[in-house]
Amino acid sequence: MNIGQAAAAAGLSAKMVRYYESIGLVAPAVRTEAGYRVYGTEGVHTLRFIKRARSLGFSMDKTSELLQLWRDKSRASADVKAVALEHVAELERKIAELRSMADTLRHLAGHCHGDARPVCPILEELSDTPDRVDRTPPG
Amino acid sequence: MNIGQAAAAAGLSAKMVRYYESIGLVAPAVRTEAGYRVYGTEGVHTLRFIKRARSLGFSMDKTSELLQLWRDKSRASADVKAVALEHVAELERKIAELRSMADTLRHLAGHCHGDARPVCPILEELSDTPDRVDRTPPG
DNA sequence: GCTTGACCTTCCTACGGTGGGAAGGTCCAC
DNA sequence: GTGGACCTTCCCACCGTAGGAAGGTCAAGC
Repeated sequence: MNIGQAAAAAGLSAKMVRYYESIGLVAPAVRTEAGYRVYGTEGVHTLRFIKRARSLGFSMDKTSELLQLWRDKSRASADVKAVALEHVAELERKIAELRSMADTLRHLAGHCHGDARPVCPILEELSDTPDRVDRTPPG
Repeated sequence: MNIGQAAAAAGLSAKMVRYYESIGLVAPAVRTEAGYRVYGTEGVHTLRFIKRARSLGFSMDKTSELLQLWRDKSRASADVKAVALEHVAELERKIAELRSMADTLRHLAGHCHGDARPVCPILEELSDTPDRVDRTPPG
């Protein structure tokens, strides 16, 4: 099985598979005499594992950790769980951040007329100085 | 006002300000004879605008659009609103994606004993083949 | 056998944004 | 005139992925 088929079977591109090998995420593939990488069920299985971990948002580092735990038949499930929950916490942090952005922005948009006139609270919010101490009061 | 002070006043680093100039996001700053960039209230105001837009998660491209709308005194607020709502939609899309990851992962973690034993549904989920047609059924 | 096209190989580039640091110039206070 | 804090440009790194160039290989069809 060549790299293209293996990659397709795992839902990856051949480029990604070569990259994963280059950074040591997966062991170097066996080669044919012509230099072609050869993959078996085992290799595809590993690639699929990586694909899944990446789909769940794990970084390459975390994916590598998970791979090692996966290969270690005497791992403690507590270690896997710890990696997972740490990642969940990070995801939640990012979600909260994006949530805050979206809410702020939607609030501003809600106060924008959205017509042909130039007045716009969104731009005002973006341009207003945070403290108005230095500025002459409007009234 | 030198770049360091201007950057600090806007909540940016000097590096970022130079970068923004290099990609044409802001106009090239006036220079002293010695080549130092000089910023006035106007420039700082613009940098602060950028800082705010970035904080709301706008890409450089979108930030550039917003800047142009900001400078265009005859803009239609509808255009600003459109950019904002488009971004809100993208934020919501990302949030949903992360939400889905977090939920999946937390669900899996909830079924993991998290003790010294190796059995772990998280790793099982990551390694299981999507269709089990090729595999001998377990029973 | 030879051609064609799909695949493979390595190597370089870019992207979005930010940070680090080198090597050198400038400004100001002491 | 010296020290240190600032400035300048330049290159490199990060994280993953994609694109492409230049060349080698394999299998099918004639």
